[in-house]
Amino acid sequence: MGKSLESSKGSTWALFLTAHAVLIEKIEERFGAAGMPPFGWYDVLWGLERAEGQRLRMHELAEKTVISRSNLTRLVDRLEAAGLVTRERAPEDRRGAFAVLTADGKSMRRKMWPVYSAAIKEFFEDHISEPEAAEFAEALRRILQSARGLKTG
Amino acid sequence: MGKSLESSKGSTWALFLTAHAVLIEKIEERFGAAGMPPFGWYDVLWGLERAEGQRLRMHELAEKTVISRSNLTRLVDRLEAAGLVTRERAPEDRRGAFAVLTADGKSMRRKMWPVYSAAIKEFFEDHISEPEAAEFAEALRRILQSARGLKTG
DNA sequence: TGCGATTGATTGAAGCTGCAATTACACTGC
DNA sequence: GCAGTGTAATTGCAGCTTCAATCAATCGCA
Repeated sequence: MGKSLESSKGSTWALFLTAHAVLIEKIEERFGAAGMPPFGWYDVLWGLERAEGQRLRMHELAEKTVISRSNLTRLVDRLEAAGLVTRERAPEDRRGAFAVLTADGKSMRRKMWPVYSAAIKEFFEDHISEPEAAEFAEALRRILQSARGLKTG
Repeated sequence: MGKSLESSKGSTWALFLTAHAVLIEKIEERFGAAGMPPFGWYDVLWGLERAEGQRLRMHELAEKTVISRSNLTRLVDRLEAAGLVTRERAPEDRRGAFAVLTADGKSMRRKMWPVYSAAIKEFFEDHISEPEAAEFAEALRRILQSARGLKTG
């Protein structure tokens, strides 16, 4: 990263970045090869599916998926055009909008999951032991907690 | 990620993705606040600075930085326009081009490093112990090695 | 009650990215 | 020595992302 290599931490960060880039590339490749939408769609669909009533306010969904608001607006436009999501005006705050998962959205998420999970397993989970994964998760949780306020993803 | 939570590995992957997104966001924020170019510029400048003769063929640079070729072409256009990099035709293969770091490019990289390293330290390194980092790095190396052929970043 | 500040979401415009096609050159076998 | 195939880099284009500005509604408070 910089000039000094005081510790292994610097190279850990570099590896973290590179690994992320390469893995995302691989996963997108798999989705593409299966004729499926890109990774970001999965993320949004899954975020909604986990939520109470399969719906979230735009800003909640944006935070959960770590996508900027304006970007999410248009991503939801695309999902809506594909029939995977609908929008509903919030009754309690009429500025607000909910993104709501449709049946088609749910079924798309289900179709994507095997492709996705196979890639995660093959490229990530198969190369890390169970205790390593747990320790790793703990560290990432601390990192996240410090960078924002909680929210484990 | 999916429905089942067989192990902690699934949530590790989710945390990995979220942490990456949040940290990149934070780092870009710092660069922006300091009136500096985005993170991708640093990556390219540093890649060149480490290289023999501060120069790399476009495809080598693309692989090192995990940026697609066509994307790199235009990123180098921008860097060139900013005077941080120049292009040189390769004498031994006249299809090829080198991206070469300029003195201004080197000095820009140097100016960016304190901002960058402070952010890495604050958001990443301060939350992970030395042995954890080493173990983490080892796992990431294995992951990378499986996804491509070697290349540690 | 009513004005100013704030928040939720969207949009216009500009910049960035990726895919597929293109250009230019190099290698291989004949 | 040249036709066919492969590789390096770039480009056209369409789609995606971001920033700043906007619009609408709510909140704070005198």
